[in-house]
Amino acid sequence: MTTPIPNPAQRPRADATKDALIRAAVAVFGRDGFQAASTRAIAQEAGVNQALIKYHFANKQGLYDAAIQSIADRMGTEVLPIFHAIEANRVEDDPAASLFALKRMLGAMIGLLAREDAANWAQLIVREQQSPGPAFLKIYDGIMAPALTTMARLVNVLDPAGRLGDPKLLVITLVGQVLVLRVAHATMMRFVGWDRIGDKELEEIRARIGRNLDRLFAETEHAP
Amino acid sequence: MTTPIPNPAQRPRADATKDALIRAAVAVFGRDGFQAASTRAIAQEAGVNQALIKYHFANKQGLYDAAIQSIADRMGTEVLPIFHAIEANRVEDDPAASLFALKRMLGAMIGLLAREDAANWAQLIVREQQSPGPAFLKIYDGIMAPALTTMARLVNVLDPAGRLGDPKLLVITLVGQVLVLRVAHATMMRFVGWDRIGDKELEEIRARIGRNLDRLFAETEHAP
DNA sequence: TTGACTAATTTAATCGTTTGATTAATTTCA
DNA sequence: TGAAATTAATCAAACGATTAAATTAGTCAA
Repeated sequence: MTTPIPNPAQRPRADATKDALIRAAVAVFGRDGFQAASTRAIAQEAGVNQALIKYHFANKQGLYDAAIQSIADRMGTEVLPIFHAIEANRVEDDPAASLFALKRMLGAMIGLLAREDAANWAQLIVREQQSPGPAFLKIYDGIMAPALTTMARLVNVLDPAGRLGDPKLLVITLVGQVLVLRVAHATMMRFVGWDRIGDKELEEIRARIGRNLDRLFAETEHAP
Repeated sequence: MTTPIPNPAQRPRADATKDALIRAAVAVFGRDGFQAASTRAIAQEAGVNQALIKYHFANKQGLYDAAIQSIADRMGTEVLPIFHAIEANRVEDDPAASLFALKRMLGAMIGLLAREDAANWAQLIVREQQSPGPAFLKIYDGIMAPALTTMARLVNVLDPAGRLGDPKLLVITLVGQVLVLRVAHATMMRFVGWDRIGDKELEEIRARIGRNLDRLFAETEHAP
């Protein structure tokens, strides 16, 4: 009824429509938010008829869920390889390797969040964070929690005695240093005097976070 | 016409209405966002007639601007005293005092952002940040820029040689560590296993940020 | 290769509801 | 009494959702 039985015969045509709708949905939902984004605007941006939203995704919420899912998938394919590379290397007893892995993970997050071409879907994630719905849980369980847990384990290697306090809360503050680039984007750009984030600015941000990590995990030689 | 000439005679009645509308506007705008918040819902929450929004604030946008302004005023009265206390003390050549002042400023921000009773208006600010309108400039120029500039000056005292790099970008990452409490609230609460932010959690967050600052500005190269 | 047949997909038009805005009448109070 | 403030009722516009008709494309008998 509402969900037609898939037929391999005419799949390509339908898939192209669904792709166009999801791509437009990410852009418009990210720019305007769920409520402010109209199904008519999304359909126009996708270049398809408005009624196709109901046909392919049941309703507006269904299209939104599909857009979130597509972002989660993309984040997974971009971030998970980094996880696996880290897990492959045995960093359990190598602080230097752990620090390097931590920098790599945060550097990847910077690349994902700071780039201007990612503004739309990054903002969609940020919005979803603020009023977490069912879609949020999917991203949290699939991406956020694994990433945070991995980072907490790396922190544990760097600070096995726990002198720095709860690793989890520490990881949150690390993520915050990256998240601020998107969340307080307008404030940051004004304050540091940038008008866009290019490769140069991207590298400056990575260096900034890297230095913060170096200081945070430096061995303070309280020589008597 | 649209803006009635103020008449001292019946001021109190009108002021009570305006206050109720602004209070409700902060709550509903913060909870639902500008578009999703309906003027009927705001009027009902305020316990007044919907048409009074036009009468007192011209239109929905006017009420939104007034709500932003009220938040800016409140932030000013809570934050500016701390600025003045810092400016009163001469910290230009006292790293210890600068570090203490920095902790105090970030601690005040934590108190403003992390408390659950501030969720509504804090979220309103976060939303405004993501799609900065004219109202954003008011808050940026009035609160954000002065705060960030003061913090950058404190950082300069702690790192006069500039070994840590651009103070402004460093300040942004410091603010990010606080902002994350509100922006990634749902993620943080789940990850650290909290269900609410009470006094205990608030103190834990302050301690976390304090330790981060200690490490960041610790003297590593100094011999005894 | 045709050309009717069928299901999947797309389209234009319209439904009822909600929205912000507005009006005219009413109430309040010095 | 009169200006200010409030109220109930209504407006046009935009919204998500829905319908029925039109179009597309693969299937298969001839």
